[in-house]
Amino acid sequence: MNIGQAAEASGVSAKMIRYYEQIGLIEPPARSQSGYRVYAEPNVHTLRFVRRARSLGFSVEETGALLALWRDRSRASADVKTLALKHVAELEEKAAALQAMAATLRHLASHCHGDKRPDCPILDKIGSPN
Amino acid sequence: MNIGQAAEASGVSAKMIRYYEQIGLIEPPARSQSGYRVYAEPNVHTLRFVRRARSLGFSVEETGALLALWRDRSRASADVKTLALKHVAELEEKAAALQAMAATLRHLASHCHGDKRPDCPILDKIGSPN
DNA sequence: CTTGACCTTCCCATGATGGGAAGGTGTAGC
DNA sequence: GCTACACCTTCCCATCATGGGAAGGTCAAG
Repeated sequence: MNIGQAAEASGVSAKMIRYYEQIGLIEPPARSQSGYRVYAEPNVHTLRFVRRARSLGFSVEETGALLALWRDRSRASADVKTLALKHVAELEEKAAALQAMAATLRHLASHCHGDKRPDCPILDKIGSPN
Repeated sequence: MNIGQAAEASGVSAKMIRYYEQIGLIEPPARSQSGYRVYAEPNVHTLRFVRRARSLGFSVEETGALLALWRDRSRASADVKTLALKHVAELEEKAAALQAMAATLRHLASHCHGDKRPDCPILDKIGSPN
Protein backbone atom coordinates (compact mmCIF):
# COMPACT_ATOMS: atom_id res chain seq x y z
CA MET A 1 0.00 0.00 0.00
CA ASN A 2 1.38 3.41 -0.96
CA ILE A 3 1.00 6.53 1.13
CA GLY A 4 -2.10 7.66 -0.75
CA GLN A 5 -3.96 4.47 0.03
CA ALA A 6 -2.75 4.56 3.62
CA ALA A 7 -4.03 8.12 3.88
CA GLU A 8 -7.37 7.07 2.43
CA ALA A 9 -7.61 4.06 4.71
CA SER A 10 -6.61 5.87 7.89
CA GLY A 11 -8.11 9.29 7.40
CA VAL A 12 -4.72 10.93 7.91
CA SER A 13 -3.49 13.03 4.98
CA ALA A 14 -0.34 11.95 3.18
CA LYS A 15 1.27 15.20 4.22
CA MET A 16 0.57 14.48 7.85
CA ILE A 17 1.76 10.90 7.60
CA ARG A 18 5.13 12.12 6.38
CA TYR A 19 5.19 14.75 9.08
CA TYR A 20 4.39 12.25 11.83
CA GLU A 21 7.18 10.07 10.54
CA GLN A 22 9.57 12.99 10.43
CA ILE A 23 8.99 14.03 14.03
CA GLY A 24 9.24 10.45 15.20
CA LEU A 25 5.63 9.91 16.20
CA ILE A 26 5.34 6.88 13.96
CA GLU A 27 7.89 4.41 12.69
CA PRO A 28 9.29 4.87 9.19
CA PRO A 29 7.57 2.29 6.99
CA ALA A 30 9.24 -0.03 4.53
CA ARG A 31 10.28 1.41 1.20
CA SER A 32 9.86 -0.01 -2.25
CA GLN A 33 12.86 -0.31 -4.53
CA SER A 34 12.00 3.03 -6.04
CA GLY A 35 11.80 4.70 -2.65
CA TYR A 36 8.02 4.76 -2.19
CA ARG A 37 6.76 4.30 1.34
CA VAL A 38 4.99 0.97 1.68
CA TYR A 39 2.36 0.55 4.37
CA ALA A 40 0.80 -2.62 5.73
CA GLU A 41 -2.30 -3.07 7.85
CA PRO A 42 -0.56 -2.53 11.22
CA ASN A 43 0.76 0.81 10.01
CA VAL A 44 -2.70 1.88 9.02
CA HIS A 45 -4.00 0.75 12.37
CA THR A 46 -1.45 2.97 14.08
CA LEU A 47 -2.41 5.87 11.86
CA ARG A 48 -6.05 5.46 12.76
CA PHE A 49 -5.07 5.44 16.42
CA VAL A 50 -3.24 8.69 15.91
CA ARG A 51 -6.15 10.24 14.07
CA ARG A 52 -8.58 9.32 16.82
CA ALA A 53 -6.31 10.55 19.56
CA ARG A 54 -5.89 13.85 17.71
CA SER A 55 -9.63 14.14 17.20
CA LEU A 56 -10.06 13.81 20.95
CA GLY A 57 -7.88 16.89 21.27
CA PHE A 58 -4.65 15.24 22.33
CA SER A 59 -1.57 17.08 21.11
CA VAL A 60 0.87 15.21 18.94
CA GLU A 61 3.14 14.85 21.95
CA GLU A 62 0.36 13.43 24.12
CA THR A 63 -0.61 11.17 21.26
CA GLY A 64 2.93 9.84 21.33
CA ALA A 65 2.57 9.01 25.00
CA LEU A 66 -0.76 7.26 24.36
CA LEU A 67 0.78 5.36 21.50
CA ALA A 68 3.60 4.15 23.74
CA LEU A 69 1.07 2.95 26.31
CA TRP A 70 -1.02 1.33 23.60
CA ARG A 71 1.96 -0.67 22.41
CA ASP A 72 3.09 -1.54 25.91
CA ARG A 73 1.26 -4.70 26.88
CA SER A 74 2.49 -4.40 30.45
CA ARG A 75 1.11 -0.90 30.91
CA ALA A 76 -0.96 -0.02 33.97
CA SER A 77 -4.40 1.22 33.00
CA ALA A 78 -3.99 3.77 35.79
CA ASP A 79 -1.38 5.55 33.67
CA VAL A 80 -3.75 5.80 30.76
CA LYS A 81 -6.57 6.99 32.95
CA THR A 82 -4.40 9.64 34.57
CA LEU A 83 -3.36 10.97 31.16
CA ALA A 84 -6.93 10.94 29.94
CA LEU A 85 -8.39 12.71 32.96
CA LYS A 86 -5.69 15.35 32.92
CA HIS A 87 -6.59 15.99 29.32
CA VAL A 88 -10.29 16.09 30.15
CA ALA A 89 -9.58 18.78 32.71
CA GLU A 90 -7.67 20.85 30.14
CA LEU A 91 -10.44 20.46 27.59
CA GLU A 92 -13.05 21.55 30.06
CA GLU A 93 -10.96 24.49 31.12
CA LYS A 94 -10.61 25.67 27.53
CA ALA A 95 -14.29 25.11 26.87
CA ALA A 96 -15.20 27.12 29.94
CA ALA A 97 -12.93 29.96 28.84
CA LEU A 98 -14.59 30.08 25.42
CA GLN A 99 -18.03 29.99 26.95
CA ALA A 100 -17.17 32.80 29.30
CA MET A 101 -16.13 34.91 26.33
CA ALA A 102 -19.30 33.98 24.49
CA ALA A 103 -21.46 34.80 27.48
CA THR A 104 -19.82 38.18 28.00
CA LEU A 105 -20.18 39.08 24.38
CA ARG A 106 -23.71 37.78 24.11
CA HIS A 107 -24.65 39.89 27.10
CA LEU A 108 -23.12 43.00 25.56
CA ALA A 109 -24.82 42.27 22.26
CA SER A 110 -28.18 41.91 23.94
CA HIS A 111 -27.91 45.55 24.98
CA CYS A 112 -27.00 46.73 21.51
CA HIS A 113 -29.85 48.11 19.47
CA GLY A 114 -28.42 46.79 16.25
CA ASP A 115 -29.82 49.53 14.07
CA LYS A 116 -28.46 52.41 12.03
CA ARG A 117 -27.45 54.46 15.00
CA PRO A 118 -23.82 54.40 16.11
CA ASP A 119 -24.41 53.94 19.85
CA CYS A 120 -23.13 50.53 20.80
CA PRO A 121 -22.50 49.11 24.26
CA ILE A 122 -20.25 46.45 22.75
CA LEU A 123 -17.72 48.98 21.50
CA ASP A 124 -18.25 51.11 24.58
CA LYS A 125 -17.30 48.24 26.79
CA ILE A 126 -14.31 47.06 24.78
CA GLY A 127 -13.09 50.63 24.59
CA SER A 128 -13.89 51.62 28.15
CA PRO A 129 -10.88 53.13 29.89
CA ASN A 130 -10.98 50.72 32.83
CA MET B 1 5.80 57.55 26.94
CA ASN B 2 8.12 54.84 25.63
CA ILE B 3 6.98 51.42 24.51
CA GLY B 4 7.69 49.84 27.89
CA GLN B 5 5.39 52.27 29.67
CA ALA B 6 2.75 51.89 26.98
CA ALA B 7 2.95 48.12 27.42
CA GLU B 8 2.60 48.48 31.16
CA ALA B 9 -0.31 50.90 30.83
CA SER B 10 -2.18 48.89 28.22
CA GLY B 11 -1.43 45.34 29.22
CA VAL B 12 -0.09 44.58 25.74
CA SER B 13 3.53 43.41 25.66
CA ALA B 14 6.09 45.57 23.89
CA LYS B 15 6.72 42.71 21.49
CA MET B 16 3.06 42.59 20.57
CA ILE B 17 2.79 46.36 20.21
CA ARG B 18 5.57 46.30 17.62
CA TYR B 19 3.92 43.34 15.92
CA TYR B 20 0.51 45.04 15.76
CA GLU B 21 2.18 48.06 14.26
CA GLN B 22 4.05 45.93 11.72
CA ILE B 23 0.93 44.18 10.46
CA GLY B 24 -0.96 47.45 10.27
CA LEU B 25 -3.43 46.84 13.07
CA ILE B 26 -2.40 50.03 14.83
CA GLU B 27 -0.94 53.27 13.57
CA PRO B 28 2.82 53.79 13.83
CA PRO B 29 3.35 56.16 16.75
CA ALA B 30 5.56 59.23 16.79
CA ARG B 31 9.28 58.69 17.15
CA SER B 32 11.76 60.53 19.33
CA GLN B 33 14.88 62.01 17.79
CA SER B 34 16.76 58.86 18.67
CA GLY B 35 14.14 56.64 17.05
CA TYR B 36 12.24 55.51 20.14
CA ARG B 37 8.51 55.00 19.71
CA VAL B 38 6.61 57.65 21.64
CA TYR B 39 3.07 56.91 22.80
CA ALA B 40 0.40 59.28 24.06
CA GLU B 41 -2.84 58.52 25.87
CA PRO B 42 -4.93 57.91 22.73
CA ASN B 43 -2.45 55.27 21.60
CA VAL B 44 -2.69 53.51 24.92
CA HIS B 45 -6.46 53.67 24.71
CA THR B 46 -6.32 51.93 21.35
CA LEU B 47 -3.98 49.30 22.74
CA ARG B 48 -6.35 48.60 25.58
CA PHE B 49 -9.17 48.24 23.07
CA VAL B 50 -7.10 45.73 21.17
CA ARG B 51 -6.23 43.80 24.30
CA ARG B 52 -9.88 43.54 25.33
CA ALA B 53 -11.03 42.50 21.90
CA ARG B 54 -8.33 39.82 21.83
CA SER B 55 -9.32 38.64 25.29
CA LEU B 56 -12.87 38.18 24.00
CA GLY B 57 -11.43 35.79 21.47
CA PHE B 58 -11.51 38.04 18.42
CA SER B 59 -8.69 37.32 15.98
CA VAL B 60 -6.32 40.12 15.14
CA GLU B 61 -8.13 40.53 11.84
CA GLU B 62 -11.55 40.76 13.51
CA THR B 63 -10.04 43.14 16.03
CA GLY B 64 -9.04 45.34 13.11
CA ALA B 65 -12.62 45.40 11.90
CA LEU B 66 -13.87 46.27 15.37
CA LEU B 67 -11.28 49.00 15.64
CA ALA B 68 -12.44 50.50 12.37
CA LEU B 69 -16.02 50.51 13.61
CA TRP B 70 -14.93 51.96 16.92
CA ARG B 71 -13.24 54.87 15.18
CA ASP B 72 -16.09 55.38 12.74
CA ARG B 73 -18.54 57.72 14.41
CA SER B 74 -21.08 57.15 11.68
CA ARG B 75 -21.09 53.38 12.11
CA ALA B 76 -24.34 51.46 12.37
CA SER B 77 -24.55 49.53 15.62
CA ALA B 78 -26.12 46.75 13.58
CA ASP B 79 -22.74 46.13 11.98
CA VAL B 80 -21.08 45.76 15.34
CA LYS B 81 -23.80 43.50 16.61
CA THR B 82 -23.62 41.28 13.54
CA LEU B 83 -19.88 40.90 13.96
CA ALA B 84 -20.25 40.16 17.65
CA LEU B 85 -22.99 37.60 17.26
CA LYS B 86 -21.14 35.82 14.49
CA HIS B 87 -18.19 35.60 16.81
CA VAL B 88 -20.37 34.36 19.65
CA ALA B 89 -21.59 31.56 17.42
CA GLU B 90 -18.03 30.57 16.58
CA LEU B 91 -17.01 30.63 20.21
CA GLU B 92 -19.93 28.47 21.20
CA GLU B 93 -19.21 26.06 18.41
CA LYS B 94 -15.62 25.65 19.52
CA ALA B 95 -16.66 25.30 23.13
CA ALA B 96 -19.18 22.63 22.20
CA ALA B 97 -16.54 20.74 20.24
CA LEU B 98 -14.18 20.76 23.21
CA GLN B 99 -16.92 19.66 25.54
CA ALA B 100 -17.88 16.82 23.24
CA MET B 101 -14.28 15.61 23.31
CA ALA B 102 -14.19 15.93 27.08
CA ALA B 103 -17.47 14.06 27.48
CA THR B 104 -16.35 11.22 25.23
CA LEU B 105 -13.08 10.87 27.03
CA ARG B 106 -14.61 11.19 30.46
CA HIS B 107 -17.05 8.47 29.55
CA LEU B 108 -14.27 6.17 28.39
CA ALA B 109 -12.25 6.93 31.50
CA SER B 110 -15.17 6.08 33.73
CA HIS B 111 -15.01 2.54 32.40
CA CYS B 112 -11.27 2.24 32.98
CA HIS B 113 -10.28 0.49 36.17
CA GLY B 114 -7.24 2.67 36.59
CA ASP B 115 -5.17 0.03 38.33
CA LYS B 116 -2.05 -1.98 37.57
CA ARG B 117 -3.70 -4.15 34.96
CA PRO B 118 -3.24 -3.27 31.30
CA ASP B 119 -6.86 -3.60 30.20
CA CYS B 120 -8.09 -0.18 29.24
CA PRO B 121 -11.25 0.78 27.38
CA ILE B 122 -9.72 4.16 26.55
CA LEU B 123 -6.94 2.66 24.47
CA ASP B 124 -9.27 -0.02 23.17
CA LYS B 125 -11.60 2.61 21.83
CA ILE B 126 -8.95 4.88 20.35
CA GLY B 127 -7.33 1.85 18.75
CA SER B 128 -10.50 0.13 17.66
CA PRO B 129 -10.40 -0.79 13.98
CA ASN B 130 -13.65 0.98 13.12
C1' DC C 1 5.76 5.47 -25.74
C1' DT C 2 2.84 8.82 -24.00
C1' DT C 3 -0.18 10.44 -20.54
C1' DG C 4 -1.74 11.10 -16.15
C1' DA C 5 -1.80 9.83 -11.53
C1' DC C 6 1.01 9.02 -8.11
C1' DC C 7 5.31 9.37 -5.37
C1' DT C 8 9.75 11.77 -3.50
C1' DT C 9 12.09 15.81 -1.03
C1' DC C 10 12.40 20.63 -0.10
C1' DC C 11 10.82 25.17 0.97
C1' DC C 12 7.22 28.45 2.39
C1' DA C 13 3.00 30.09 4.85
C1' DT C 14 -0.28 30.24 8.42
C1' DG C 15 -1.51 32.96 13.66
C1' DA C 16 -0.05 35.00 17.73
C1' DT C 17 3.41 35.01 20.67
C1' DG C 18 7.96 34.72 22.96
C1' DG C 19 13.21 34.45 23.10
C1' DG C 20 17.34 36.35 22.22
C1' DA C 21 21.35 38.66 19.83
C1' DA C 22 23.76 42.85 18.45
C1' DG C 23 23.95 47.37 18.95
C1' DG C 24 22.22 52.26 20.21
C1' DT C 25 20.20 55.56 24.01
C1' DG C 26 19.14 57.67 28.35
C1' DT C 27 19.82 58.43 33.03
C1' DA C 28 21.52 58.03 37.82
C1' DG C 29 25.43 58.01 40.67
C1' DC C 30 30.13 58.91 41.36
C1' DG D 1 32.82 63.27 32.35
C1' DC D 2 32.57 58.25 33.00
C1' DT D 3 30.42 53.98 34.24
C1' DA D 4 26.67 50.99 34.92
C1' DC D 5 22.29 49.64 34.01
C1' DA D 6 17.81 49.80 32.17
C1' DC D 7 15.72 50.59 28.20
C1' DC D 8 15.19 50.97 23.22
C1' DT D 9 15.98 49.48 18.11
C1' DT D 10 15.88 45.84 14.30
C1' DC D 11 16.45 41.17 12.87
C1' DC D 12 16.12 36.28 13.08
C1' DC D 13 14.37 31.99 15.09
C1' DA D 14 10.94 28.87 17.42
C1' DT D 15 6.49 27.33 18.50
C1' DC D 16 2.13 23.82 16.75
C1' DA D 17 -0.19 21.30 13.19
C1' DT D 18 -1.33 21.74 8.81
C1' DG D 19 -1.56 22.83 3.85
C1' DG D 20 0.38 24.55 -0.74
C1' DG D 21 3.31 24.01 -4.27
C1' DA D 22 7.61 23.23 -7.09
C1' DA D 23 10.89 20.11 -9.27
C1' DG D 24 11.67 15.78 -10.46
C1' DG D 25 11.14 10.45 -10.34
C1' DT D 26 7.83 6.16 -10.97
C1' DC D 27 4.21 3.35 -12.50
C1' DA D 28 0.35 1.53 -15.00
C1' DA D 29 -3.07 1.92 -18.65
C1' DG D 30 -3.90 2.75 -23.29
